[in-house]
Amino acid sequence: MGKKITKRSEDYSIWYNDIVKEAELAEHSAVKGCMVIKPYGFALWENIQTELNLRFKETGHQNAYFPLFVPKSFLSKEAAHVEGFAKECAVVTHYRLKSSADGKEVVVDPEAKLEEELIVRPTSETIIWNTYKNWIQSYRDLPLLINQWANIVRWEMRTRLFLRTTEFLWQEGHTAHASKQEAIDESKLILDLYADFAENFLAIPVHKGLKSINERFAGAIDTYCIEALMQDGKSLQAGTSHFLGQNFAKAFDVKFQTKEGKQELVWATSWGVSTRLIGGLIMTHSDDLGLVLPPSIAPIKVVIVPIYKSEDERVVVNDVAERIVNELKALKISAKYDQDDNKKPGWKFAEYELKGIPLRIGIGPKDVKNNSVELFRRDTLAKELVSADNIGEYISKLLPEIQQNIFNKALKFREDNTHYANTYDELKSLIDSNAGFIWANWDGTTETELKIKEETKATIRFIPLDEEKIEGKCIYSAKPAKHKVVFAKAY
RNA sequence: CGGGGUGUAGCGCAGUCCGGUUAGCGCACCUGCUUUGGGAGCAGGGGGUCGGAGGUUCGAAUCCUCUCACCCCGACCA
Repeated sequence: MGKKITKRSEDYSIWYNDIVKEAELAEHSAVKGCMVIKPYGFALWENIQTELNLRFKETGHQNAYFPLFVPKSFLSKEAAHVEGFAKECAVVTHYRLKSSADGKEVVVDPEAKLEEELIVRPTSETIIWNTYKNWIQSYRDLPLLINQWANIVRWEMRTRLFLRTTEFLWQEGHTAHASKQEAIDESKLILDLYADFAENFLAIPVHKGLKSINERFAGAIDTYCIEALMQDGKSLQAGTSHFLGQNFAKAFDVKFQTKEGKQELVWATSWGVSTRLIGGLIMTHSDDLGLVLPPSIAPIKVVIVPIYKSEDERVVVNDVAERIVNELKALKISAKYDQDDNKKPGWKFAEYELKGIPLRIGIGPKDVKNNSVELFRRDTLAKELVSADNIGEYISKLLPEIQQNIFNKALKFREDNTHYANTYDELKSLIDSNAGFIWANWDGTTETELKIKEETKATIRFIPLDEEKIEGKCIYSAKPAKHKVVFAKAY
């Protein structure tokens, strides 16, 4: 009975869709390629926002908001940038509708054509740098450290809930600096921030790295990324941070006066994470029973399910449950006490497992008699009877332990699914068997990268940052290797 | 854009090949009673332009033509 989740081993894609749907995170909307994020899914995004805002503000950034629409001419000011996005832009051409001749529907009013088309932002560099030109005059205005939370539209051919949708939510940071080094430092600071956030808040182990020229952001000098391994052996780019050099400063003529009175172009960065993180969260931790959430991000960390037969029993159980709820509330642990009498305990157990709630407390008459409660851990599926005394304290110690266990599990999975290829044949067979991250020597050329992509469908996910001198030959070209990099199929 | 699939109640489906009572089943929903330690039971009840348009026919969910939408797999993609 009830909801069923397709097993991962049966069909990983359908498993993912089942989780998103059955845990009520999101659903397909009436608009092709766009999703409705449901309250439980949006709660995850809100928690991501809260945590990132804290971290952004600690590092001196401020939030602001820029327009949804970008004049077409802005987008074309940076050549590489426009080329990268042109194929997936939604364009606004008119500003008015009118009734059709027969009065039965509305049609676009041909009289209301815009003089200049507006692009629905695929990213905001251009509109923001056009604005920064007015904000920056002197070195005293720098650094300028701005973030915005916004929706983005990229007209993708094929979409998947959270992982790639036509419209999605993200944050995009855009900073301006007086020196090259300062901008590079900023892009790396954010990279570290993202990695720490992914690992310690989302419990997703990530590699920090540099993207190859082929994979980097359109308009960037360097693109850094955090890259995570999903349970099906595919890699997910979970966040990016770009050193933009002076490309956008040149395109939008953003200069500042130095202490010495000279005019110089500013140096830029941009960086972002999106609702895609929720997809990564699902695919990193969840199992065949449903969603598994690390306590940090779980909107509800503890759910309390009362068990009773008679009204007398209900009252006795309720007393204990209320006491525990208050205890948890006092400790700022978000808890839900499910008093719904229309659902049986068994139903609730299954439902909250599906929704990934880290801890469940069951309280029945037997427990009241023994001054105990039944504590169920979603991550290990283990049940234990614990004393009802100081349960809040017990739980506040247990939650970080669960968080750590979930992270360790994901880390172990990544280690078990990381391999080294010494030959191209090895690489091919590892990729074919969805083996995960595969380290291999690469000669550093785009040509080689593209050949390998064409032949194996795997791409270079990142070049490690703290790389030592590489010896040996490229597994493809046999030329001297420039880097040891990670290959994988990617989302 | 290619290949595959699906549109019938809020959700999941049967019925379609071979046209024919009042379009059915499960879940969910409403009412009542009994239940409640792993997705409760019984009884009663409400809910449908069968994706849309045209056609064939005495009669269409079912046959024909056109069309729309969505999903999956590719191609594509920060």
